[in-house]
Amino acid sequence: MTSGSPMKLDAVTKPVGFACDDHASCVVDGLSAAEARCASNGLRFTPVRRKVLEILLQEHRALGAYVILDRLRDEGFGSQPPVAYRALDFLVRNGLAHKIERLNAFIACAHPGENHAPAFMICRLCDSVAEAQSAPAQGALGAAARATGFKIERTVVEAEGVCPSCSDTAASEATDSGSATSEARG
Amino acid sequence: MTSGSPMKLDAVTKPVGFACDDHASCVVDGLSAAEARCASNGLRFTPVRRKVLEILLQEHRALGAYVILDRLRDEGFGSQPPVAYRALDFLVRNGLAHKIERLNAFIACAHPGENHAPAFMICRLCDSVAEAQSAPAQGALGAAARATGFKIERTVVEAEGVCPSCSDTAASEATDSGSATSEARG
DNA sequence: GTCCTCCATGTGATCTTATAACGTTTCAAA
DNA sequence: TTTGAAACGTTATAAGATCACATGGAGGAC
Ligand SMILES: [Zn+2]
Ligand SMILES: [Zn+2]
Ligand SMILES: [Zn+2]
Ligand SMILES: [Zn+2]
Repeated sequence: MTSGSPMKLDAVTKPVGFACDDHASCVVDGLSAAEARCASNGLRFTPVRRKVLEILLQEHRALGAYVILDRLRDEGFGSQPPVAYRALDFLVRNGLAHKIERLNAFIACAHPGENHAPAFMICRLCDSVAEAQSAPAQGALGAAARATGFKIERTVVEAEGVCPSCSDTAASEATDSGSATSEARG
Repeated sequence: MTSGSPMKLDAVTKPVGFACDDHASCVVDGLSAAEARCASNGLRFTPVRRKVLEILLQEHRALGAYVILDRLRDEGFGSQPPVAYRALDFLVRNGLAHKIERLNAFIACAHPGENHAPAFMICRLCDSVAEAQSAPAQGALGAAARATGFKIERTVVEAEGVCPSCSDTAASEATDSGSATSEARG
């Protein structure tokens, strides 16, 4: 519905971010999905908002508000913080982007249109971020909430660790025993 | 160990924070547990660090670094941000406190000594915070991580919602049909 | 004991992240 | 066309966090 082509089902469940077969279409699809979504909900998908989402979609990692602001300035938009923050607020409110609390940064939603409880995997080496689904209310946290009478409305789930690509790099560096263990860290 | 009495087992699993039978002992116990823990690990539990933990234990909610700093100043400690941040860093590194990413604030650990993956329930009305245990790697997130080859090292799990006490208040307000629905929101 | 080193503390300055406040513009409904 | 709500742009400022450097005390080497 969000676009002409039916979204592949596993795009919904598969964590997205560490691998991307077709990045160009990933941006285009994301933008048109957002456009459709806004149209059908009576939301104004203005140029700034569109540009911010485009900027986010072009990366597979979270961007700080001020990085986004820099790019907005380069594109001729306003150059003061509220410009970026307001657009980001719109995107987050409407499920088109997420804030990564751990990084104080923002990322395009990888499952737009779905009503989802996002979870993120953040690589501490390359800063890439992948979005997965979570169901925290069904585990230990949910049990604790029920036990105490706490009403969960929203959850932040962020895992920090090492992504497969960095993991491979580390492994192959270890194999180059002694060669460049420290300098390749940059 | 932390005191003469063996720590009750359910203190480990029970979420702590929304109710507290004996707050005074809660502070004292927390401090002596920390003291013992530092002693046995060769860590220096200095006056600033002790005071910061005491400040945190006195609250059942998360405090921002600058609030803590204000109190430190009142107590005659240094008054510049690094004083608070360094003490907080020590406490967090050693499992005596946690940072609540959602609030950019800090809270005393409710399960010190245990090797745990904390999860938090944050009341958006009264800002109280309860700590529970989580096992995010065992749910959907863990499955996603295994599927993609992501190595989880640490998790942030924070649920935002309404605590039982605020929930009761809201309910009883609703019963006062029409009286003060909007002003009590404060 | 003395010296020396490490670690913690205190301070000023600076940087990053986020919001308040206010006037102007845009847009769509009436 | 009028009009009111929402969005935009800008200035200023708040809130959160770190850098850099000097001082001071607890231990270990001697
Ligand atoms: Zn999402
Ligand atoms: Zn990586
Ligand atoms: Zn804890
Ligand atoms: Zn509450």
